[in-house]
Amino acid sequence: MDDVAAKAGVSRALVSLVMRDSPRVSDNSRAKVLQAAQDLGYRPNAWARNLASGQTNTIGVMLNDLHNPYFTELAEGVAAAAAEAGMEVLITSGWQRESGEHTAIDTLLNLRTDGIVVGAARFSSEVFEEIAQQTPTVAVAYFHEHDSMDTVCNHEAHGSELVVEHLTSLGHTRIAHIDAGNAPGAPERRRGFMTAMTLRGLAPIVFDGDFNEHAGHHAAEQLMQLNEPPTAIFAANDLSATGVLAHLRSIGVRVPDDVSVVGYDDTVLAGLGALSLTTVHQPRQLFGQRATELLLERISGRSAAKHELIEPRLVTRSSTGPVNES
Amino acid sequence: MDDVAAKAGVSRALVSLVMRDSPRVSDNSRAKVLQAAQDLGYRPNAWARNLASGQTNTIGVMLNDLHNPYFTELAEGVAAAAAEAGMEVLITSGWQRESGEHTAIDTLLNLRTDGIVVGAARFSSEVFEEIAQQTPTVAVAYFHEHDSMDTVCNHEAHGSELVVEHLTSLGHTRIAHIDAGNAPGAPERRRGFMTAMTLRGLAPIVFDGDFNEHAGHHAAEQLMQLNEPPTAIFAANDLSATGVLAHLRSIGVRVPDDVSVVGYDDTVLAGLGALSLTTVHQPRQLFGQRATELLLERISGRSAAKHELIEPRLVTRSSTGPVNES
DNA sequence: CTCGTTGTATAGAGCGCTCTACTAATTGAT
DNA sequence: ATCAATTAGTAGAGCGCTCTATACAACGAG
Repeated sequence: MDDVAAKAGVSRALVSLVMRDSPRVSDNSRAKVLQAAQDLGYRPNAWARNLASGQTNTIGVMLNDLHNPYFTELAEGVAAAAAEAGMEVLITSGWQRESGEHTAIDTLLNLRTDGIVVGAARFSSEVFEEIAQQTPTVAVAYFHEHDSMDTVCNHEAHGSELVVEHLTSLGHTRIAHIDAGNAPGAPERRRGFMTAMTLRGLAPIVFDGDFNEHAGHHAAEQLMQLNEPPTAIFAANDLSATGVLAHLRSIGVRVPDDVSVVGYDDTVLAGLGALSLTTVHQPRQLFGQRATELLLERISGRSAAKHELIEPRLVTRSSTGPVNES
Repeated sequence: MDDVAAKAGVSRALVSLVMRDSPRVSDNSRAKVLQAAQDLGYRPNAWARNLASGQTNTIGVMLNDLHNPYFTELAEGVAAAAAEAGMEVLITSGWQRESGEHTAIDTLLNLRTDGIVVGAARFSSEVFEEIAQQTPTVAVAYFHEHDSMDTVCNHEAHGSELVVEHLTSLGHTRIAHIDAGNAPGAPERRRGFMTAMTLRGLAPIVFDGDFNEHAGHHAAEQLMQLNEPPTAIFAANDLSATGVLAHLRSIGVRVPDDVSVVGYDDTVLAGLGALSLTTVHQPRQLFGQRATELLLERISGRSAAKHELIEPRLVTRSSTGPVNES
């Protein structure tokens, strides 16, 4: 910076002003400084800048798992909202291990980013509390309602409600849900299903499962061996639904003619022509955007916690159809 | 830090030593300092630390597109290798737009990370050159051979060779390739296919396509209308192959009984039971690891460029079978 | 009893920037 | 001509840390 100042024949402070696009610089000097910076290949050192200014203009994003499209779309929403607010985004990932998540959060905390968006970490309530005390924090897809941080969640139960609504309107009454135990979001989906069924006077059939293809395959196998197999199967997520589809196909059951299948998440899988799965769409980018907006509010002073529930939407494709009791 | 020093009754410098795990501190003082830091909730400020020490102990990763599993697995490899070397990892993404990539790289450059791993950016050769001049750089899946930076690439052509080898060993001779124009990697895959076919005295059938489902669908439609349709279709990637599968299914052509289908990349799609696609597997995590190793070598002084080509592997699933000329 | 030696701890400069407070020059209203 | 107001630029302290040089015990060796 000194070099640039010297070359342009001005003070260091002026260079600083130019680099920050201050309006209190004459066009003349601005041009000189920019030219000198260009010639010297100067670029401001972010560490020094942030240290001196006391703010980083950066928001940190910690993601549980970069492989999961859920999180990357979330990050995309954050990036979009942050860009709009003129802030930078730095991402760290826990790579699915809790120790990794701690490292990732520590990195961000040491960096003193203006705030942190946490995508569904495995942290205990206490750890979250601790983080939220050190910096503005918004958790996405994490259900406990701390008052030290904001949260943005999908209204999981409502998604299940939409599915039951859709299937019953097609005439289905024997509907089975393949759940995913206590995995994040699964209990809410299951409860939503049971409530919606009960409300309609229907018996909720629930089968143990998981968020993967194998679980769907296995559960479908068992379900189809019942005396009265269900006419519709609602899997806890798309991957599981894919397993269901694979099994049904292998035993010659037609979809949706004989059995309707529904997933959850609307991942890229669901949209594939070869699967064309009816599923529950979560506006994942919107999650990121809202999270960032909440974070910015926090950063500029709000102290009362906000907890948002975002409504999912049903996407109807060709894996569901009218019931066929033949 | 001053507060911690005061509370522990020692100098600021000693606190610094403790925070850096220096061996030249007595157990007694170390305990005192650690206790004081704990009580005060002190955590070192990374910006100040890096500014003062002149090194960041961090490597930056710039990814073209976080949604693409290719890149996230790459990042995972980087993270693993970096963790082993005791370095932190910071990720930025260009979100598929070139302007975004520039911002992302600038963020990293301003951060003065010790080095940068770039995952297949759309940058021109000159831009790459410019980046490499400012900091140690390794490009992954980028084919130009600069001598100012290292590269790690998949041996794309060899993957195609493996596919042709596999198909011809099953008796196929009319093999079509659906390519992806000039998209990154596509020309190499196409050339590899053509070479391998020609070498066996077979006519390479190449069809225009792209790296998406629709392209595969469309190309398959055209291919099957030929007087002598191919008995095997090799798509430029898994997504495209999925489109092929969807079309074949829709017109009642059985896979692999009537036509064999092969993809490229071995994404999660290929492994799904409902698709079970034979495909070319790229060791993406290995790319990240090698890239990081090369980067660390660069950081510690190597100046001659290294360019590595990594061998892919064929994964045989149930979308390919013996030719059936009926 | 002095001297190097080793193990601990400290002072204080400096990393590259921003920010506050100030000066100098220009303008325009009285 | 005078004075406040505005504009353009500068000096220098300070952000929170690391690092070099140095101090000071305590110790065994000469």
